[in-house]
Amino acid sequence: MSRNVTIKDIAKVAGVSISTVSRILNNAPLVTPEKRQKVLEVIGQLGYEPNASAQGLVRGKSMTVGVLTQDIASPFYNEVARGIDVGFSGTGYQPIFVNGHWEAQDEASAVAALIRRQVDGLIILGGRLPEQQLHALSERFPLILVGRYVPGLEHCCMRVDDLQGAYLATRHLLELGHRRIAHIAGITSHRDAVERFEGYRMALTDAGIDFDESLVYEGEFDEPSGILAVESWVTKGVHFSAIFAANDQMAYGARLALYRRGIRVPEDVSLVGYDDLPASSFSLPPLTSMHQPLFEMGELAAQTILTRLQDQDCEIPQIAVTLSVRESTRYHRR
Amino acid sequence: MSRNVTIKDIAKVAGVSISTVSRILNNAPLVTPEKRQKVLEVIGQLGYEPNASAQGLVRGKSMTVGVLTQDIASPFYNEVARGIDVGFSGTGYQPIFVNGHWEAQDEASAVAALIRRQVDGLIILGGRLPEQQLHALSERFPLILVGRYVPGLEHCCMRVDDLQGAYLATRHLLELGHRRIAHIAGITSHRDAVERFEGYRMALTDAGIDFDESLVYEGEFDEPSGILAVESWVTKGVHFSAIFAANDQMAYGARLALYRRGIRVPEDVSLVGYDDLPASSFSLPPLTSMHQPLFEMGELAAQTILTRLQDQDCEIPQIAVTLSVRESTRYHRR
DNA sequence: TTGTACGCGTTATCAT
DNA sequence: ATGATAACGCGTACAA
Repeated sequence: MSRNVTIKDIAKVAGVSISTVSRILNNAPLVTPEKRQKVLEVIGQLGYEPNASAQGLVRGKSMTVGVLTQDIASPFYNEVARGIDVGFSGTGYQPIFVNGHWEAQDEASAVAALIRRQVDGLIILGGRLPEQQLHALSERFPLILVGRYVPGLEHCCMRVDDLQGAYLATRHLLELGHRRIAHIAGITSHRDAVERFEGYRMALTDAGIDFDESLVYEGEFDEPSGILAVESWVTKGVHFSAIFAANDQMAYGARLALYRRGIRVPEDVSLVGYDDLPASSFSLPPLTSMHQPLFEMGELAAQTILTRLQDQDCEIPQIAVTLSVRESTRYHRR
Repeated sequence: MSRNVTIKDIAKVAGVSISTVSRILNNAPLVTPEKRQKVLEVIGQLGYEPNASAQGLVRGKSMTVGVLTQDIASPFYNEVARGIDVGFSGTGYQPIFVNGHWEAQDEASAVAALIRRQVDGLIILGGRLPEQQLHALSERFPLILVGRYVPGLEHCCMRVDDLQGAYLATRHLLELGHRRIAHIAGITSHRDAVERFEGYRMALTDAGIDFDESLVYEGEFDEPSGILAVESWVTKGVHFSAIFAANDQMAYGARLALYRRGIRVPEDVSLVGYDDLPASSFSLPPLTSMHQPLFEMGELAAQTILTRLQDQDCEIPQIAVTLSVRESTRYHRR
């Protein structure tokens, strides 16, 4: 409605030139204390806020970093987003979040929107953008890829060892004496889902257990998938004493389906999730889950891109995962 | 790293003037098909994206709407955010999310950042910004206040009747025969927490039940609060057959504490939450909860501000709440 | 110490 | 039908 206050307005009211005002705003030296005083006064009265578009234009920097997330409402991505938010706070840079919805199409147009907004850097969480496009992007500005591995872009990738994580989760169950361990896999077009499945298989193999295909259900990373998995096994009469779900949300679903069938956790069946969402500490029973430091990863992504934005080099460390052992797993009694 | 492609570049390569290119980009009439063809070709090759800052500068519109949320990782705000996201998709407008952390200080600086970015409108989710500032903001640009009621800004407020919601939730328990209904309240400086408490009280009063202060615990809208509430009652020997929590997260905490104490839900104690988060359908047992159409509210907020951005008037309807009855509540047997 | 003038990339208003 | 050119708000080199 009402036009924004500009430097010009301030200059006019304070009776000085616009460059003087500009100098004061960027606290450059060489200004009479009186004028500075006067101008600052006027600024306070008029409620001036610099126009970021204009600043971006002339400076060639937008002080903005794009964040491409897949699902703005997923608890998984939100923890990372929170870390990113904290990582940028007080730095002058502002993250802009856009959604890819796990569709290369949407992701591409979201990235285009960010480029139009002149982002100085880009953080991409997961997604399906073709590697070729990622290469192209990495040549425009600093780029961080969280949870993705792209050959040739190693210095941009923040990797979590999903294979190792799944291996450890499965071994935890094996060490508790479980032999028939079912697995609810994620969407097979997601790299992390495949790696987690591989880790599960590998742990079984190393323990000298034959892989049984009937113990694997392919889910979609959401709660209903967990329900369907358990229902499918129970219906088919498949026996198991433990379940390893490729993420917590599917574990929640499985937990509910087991409850409905009168199967107790952990007395009858042990349950392990993956991601260790905040809610898992409070689920019933508290869920044993593979912990990824999502918040820290977000923070680290922000810090890394921040230092690269100042043309400094810095490595991205491999992210370590640790199992949060809670009450959903226990010894298997034969 | 590499400078962005500009209209100038395209004009040079295509051998035309910048105004011609601009015309083609804004598909204005009066251009030779051949030139149009040629320019479009060059644009495709060079991968041009218009500079939104420059466009914003000259047009006086940034095609951007600010969204002030309180906690980027709260499942509550995220559902609304998702609605907002969907509401804006394909409109040319882009939402920019910033965080207030429930601190008037942070909120103010977040809003300042949005103003610097020249947002054309503002959606505020909850928060503690003084009413005076909200009034000032509403004079700058279209403003939508979700979950807040400010005198004089009625046309900006999207209200949910928390009092009514709490009343209905409590009455549900009363109708099931419960008389000793405990309440886990929210942070008392939040209006919705107070209203929910009032609704609870009012329902009791209408049912001819005396208010018992020992049945109320003041929590902080998070899971640990729910645990502490139950622990405090059990420790003090307070008896109750039902709990009404002012939000789902506190209900989850209460559920866990009851479980640890060997108190079954719903056999021994009925449990009602508020917000009906997506996860509540899959909790153990599925939680009876007061449903607020969070996603729809976000979508509506986006649509409303969108129409106001085009100087059209439009009313914001009162949002209705409905109880999602699930398995955490049942008849009280005396 | 201060003010003038130019340029950032784009749109819009003029001439041509 | 097309091409100069003046804005938009800001930072800054340069002149005063």
